Amino acid sequence: MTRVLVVDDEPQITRALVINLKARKYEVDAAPDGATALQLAAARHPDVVVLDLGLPDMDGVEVIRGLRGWTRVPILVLSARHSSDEKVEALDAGADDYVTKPFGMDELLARLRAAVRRAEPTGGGEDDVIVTTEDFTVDLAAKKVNRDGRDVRLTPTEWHLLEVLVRNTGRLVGQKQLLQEVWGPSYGTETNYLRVYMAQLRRKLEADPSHPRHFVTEPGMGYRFER
Amino acid sequence: MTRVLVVDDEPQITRALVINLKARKYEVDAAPDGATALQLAAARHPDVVVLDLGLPDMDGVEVIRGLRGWTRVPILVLSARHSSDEKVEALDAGADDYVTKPFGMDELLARLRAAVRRAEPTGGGEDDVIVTTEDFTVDLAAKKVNRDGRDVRLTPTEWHLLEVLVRNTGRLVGQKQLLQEVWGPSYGTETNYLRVYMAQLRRKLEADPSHPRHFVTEPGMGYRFER
DNA sequence: GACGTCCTTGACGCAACCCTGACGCCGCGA
DNA sequence: TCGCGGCGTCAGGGTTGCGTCAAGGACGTC
Repeated sequence: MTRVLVVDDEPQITRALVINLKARKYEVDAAPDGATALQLAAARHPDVVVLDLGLPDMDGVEVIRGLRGWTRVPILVLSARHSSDEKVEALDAGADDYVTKPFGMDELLARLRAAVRRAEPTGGGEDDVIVTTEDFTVDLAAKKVNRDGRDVRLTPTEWHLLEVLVRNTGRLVGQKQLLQEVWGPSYGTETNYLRVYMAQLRRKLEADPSHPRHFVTEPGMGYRFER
Repeated sequence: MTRVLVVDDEPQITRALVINLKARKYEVDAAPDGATALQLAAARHPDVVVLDLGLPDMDGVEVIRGLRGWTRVPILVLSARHSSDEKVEALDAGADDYVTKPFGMDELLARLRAAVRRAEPTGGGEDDVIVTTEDFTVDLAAKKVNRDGRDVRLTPTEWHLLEVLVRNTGRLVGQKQLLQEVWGPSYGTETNYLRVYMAQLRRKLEADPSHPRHFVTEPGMGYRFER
């Protein structure tokens, strides 16, 4: 869930923003002044900040600098001042976007989405999703399978089949579904393909291929991957 | 030097932008229509795109989608249309900012700086810039490859290919992705390019080019760089 | 205008992969 | 006990994909 920090001293604007954001499943914190904003930002680590420049206790640009001192969280500035200098100052201080009041709620939300989208992949470390079993590990992002410290080579079809099963860990995947996801929508009855490739996977990954622990057959129905 | 791609069909606006940008030490390419824009973006890999939505040959939003298919380069939209829907559509298609004409040059430049700054790599300590293997080292920032104490000469395409692979060290990079990132979005099936250039890289960098250790082929899927 | 560099393109041999059919095993019901 | 359907295994053959080489063309430099 995306967390938004709204900083504005005008209650009606804050309220309008909070209502609209919450309706769209954002988690919202609100601060009426700069000091509270900086404090809340530190405590709650929002994913995006909507900041009105006209605050009672300090200059909005100072809030931007205060945030930029330790975080790259996207900052969307809201301001009644149309002057070009104001915009330039705020943007160069580290703001990501500048919207002048009165603003359209749709546009603001779109700009907010853009800011969040931009920050997502770069923001945190890009951790690969790795599925681990007692016998081997599967790295879905890197397309790597490791067993006893050695990388296991899989053919495209083998990998594709493994991927579908792992993405449904613990769930039964029907034969028809497997065939269609791996071989294409026009397949659905060629269960011999499944038998052959399932055997390959087991031979490459199971400790005892003839008594599979992880690639379980559900007779007449399909297969299931268990960790 | 920051490279900017300006896309606009009105010569006077293009000229004004080009003059202002060049005066501020930006490297500037200009395209009068969408097709040229996509082509130039692929060929020159700009650091930021300034895009007018009103183009003669195709819808500006389509240009955004075309770019977003293979790159995350910041896109700053320029438009005469003030409608909220237009803005929302462009932003949701992947634009980073939306400025309505007439615009102030100062503001536009400030927004451009903000977009570029945002895209910069995280943090100041860039220790990932030099990748070392047993056989050679790659300096991504300096665009240099060193082997046995000597710099290796790489052609632009060779370097580009190497760069994509190194930035995904350990991860499998699909052949389509490689083609699109190196040759441009309209490529995707010309796998013979990959074969030729991968052979060049191996000949220049691998200790035993016929038994590559670092540039691994995953048949039917793509290639992987291993340290 | 000659030269060199780089990108593109085609051809060829070879290895790897995918498909296919045959066979045996097992569990279940007649 | 026999028949049957579903599953696992194996091996062969057609096809695809990869590595390699070499030639042609575009481009810039001297």
